[in-house]
Amino acid sequence: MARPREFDMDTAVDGAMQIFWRLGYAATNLPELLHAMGVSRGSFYKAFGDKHSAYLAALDHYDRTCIGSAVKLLCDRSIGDGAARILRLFEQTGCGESVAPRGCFVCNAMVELGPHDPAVAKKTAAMSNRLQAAIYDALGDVPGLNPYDTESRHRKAAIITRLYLGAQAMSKTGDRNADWKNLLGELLNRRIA
Amino acid sequence: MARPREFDMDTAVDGAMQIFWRLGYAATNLPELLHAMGVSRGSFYKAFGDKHSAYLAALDHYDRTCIGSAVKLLCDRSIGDGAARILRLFEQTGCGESVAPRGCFVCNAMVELGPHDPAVAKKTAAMSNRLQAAIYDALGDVPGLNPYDTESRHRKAAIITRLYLGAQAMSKTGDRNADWKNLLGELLNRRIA
DNA sequence: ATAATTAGGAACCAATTGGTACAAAACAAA
DNA sequence: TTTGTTTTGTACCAATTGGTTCCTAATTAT
Repeated sequence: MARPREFDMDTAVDGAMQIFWRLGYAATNLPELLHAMGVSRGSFYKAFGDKHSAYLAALDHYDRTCIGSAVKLLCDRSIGDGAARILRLFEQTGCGESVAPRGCFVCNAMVELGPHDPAVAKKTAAMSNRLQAAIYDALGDVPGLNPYDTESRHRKAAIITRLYLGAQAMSKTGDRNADWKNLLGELLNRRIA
Repeated sequence: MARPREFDMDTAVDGAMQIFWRLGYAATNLPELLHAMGVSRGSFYKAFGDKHSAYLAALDHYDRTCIGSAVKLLCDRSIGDGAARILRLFEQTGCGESVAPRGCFVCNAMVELGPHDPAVAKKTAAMSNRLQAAIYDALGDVPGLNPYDTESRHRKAAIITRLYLGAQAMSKTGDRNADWKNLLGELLNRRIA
């Protein structure tokens, strides 16, 4: 009963995520954002309301896609034990050898907007908690590590989550730490995989 | 033989550091920056050149002051052994109970500008390296930890540095992890202090 | 067909952006 | 006091900012 939208909603949100991820919120201006989303000005304001709402939608999209696959990876027993899965997470996204380091959108968002934007703070905190919970679960499946010492598991999960975010931050200056096998081995006090 | 400047250079740079630290580079506009520095427009452009140069000066100031005292703390044997000193670092700056979390300026800068600004990337990388080196040194003074296993020390220092930066990032969403004694104890595999 | 409803896109907007120009002012050396 | 040099503050600037208006286009229901 009305004109259908010509752009694909998911593609647009994904484009928004890409550019916000790469440039940050403040440094992304409207023309660039619209180009990345493949949407014209009118459609954008009709569909999203304003720049800030588009940013929140991009964060949700990141949660669904990137955080989602990270959690799935950490749960995938076909990869190996919990330590192998955590190692895989770091090797894949924890600042590998990619030429253009995007880092982690969650890290970017919490650092840039966390203290000034309650909505962003809430979403990013939820995402890092989700990641930490998945790491905690994976730690329950590490041979030689007592899965019933939940205190220790929680502490290790907290450490690894912060290690991950810190590595993401440092990757933005060109830091490449490919030695995750030994680093995580040091942390878990055992050889991995 | 000329008119002396009326503002204090160090105070101005410190003011610039404060506002950039709190708001970030892009989100700090010139009027706010000038107010924080206590300098008028004309004086600002004469003394600093432009906004970006002022940001670099603020980063250098952070290196001299905050990073400097962190390094000094890590070297201060009157505090206790290396583990106690590292613990102190986290308790003091690793997102304590302060109401308004500023996080770490190095973390902010590398995340916001690292990939797009070589000068910022270089300075922030240098500062995180400086911190990591001081942590490495402190690890040489932890009873029960073999100081001659330099490989392990380097790995532990790398982990702790990233743990630190990750905690700084998460502090911006309100995350308060006051349990550093147990977390670092878990990491170093021994009771601390 | 036509009415109703929504998307699209360009023109437009006030406000703000970082940065410049320049003249008045404040000092030191002569 | 005069001269030379630098600082200061204001007025000004073009460009850009995020956002709105409004007319046209495209579709469905009747």
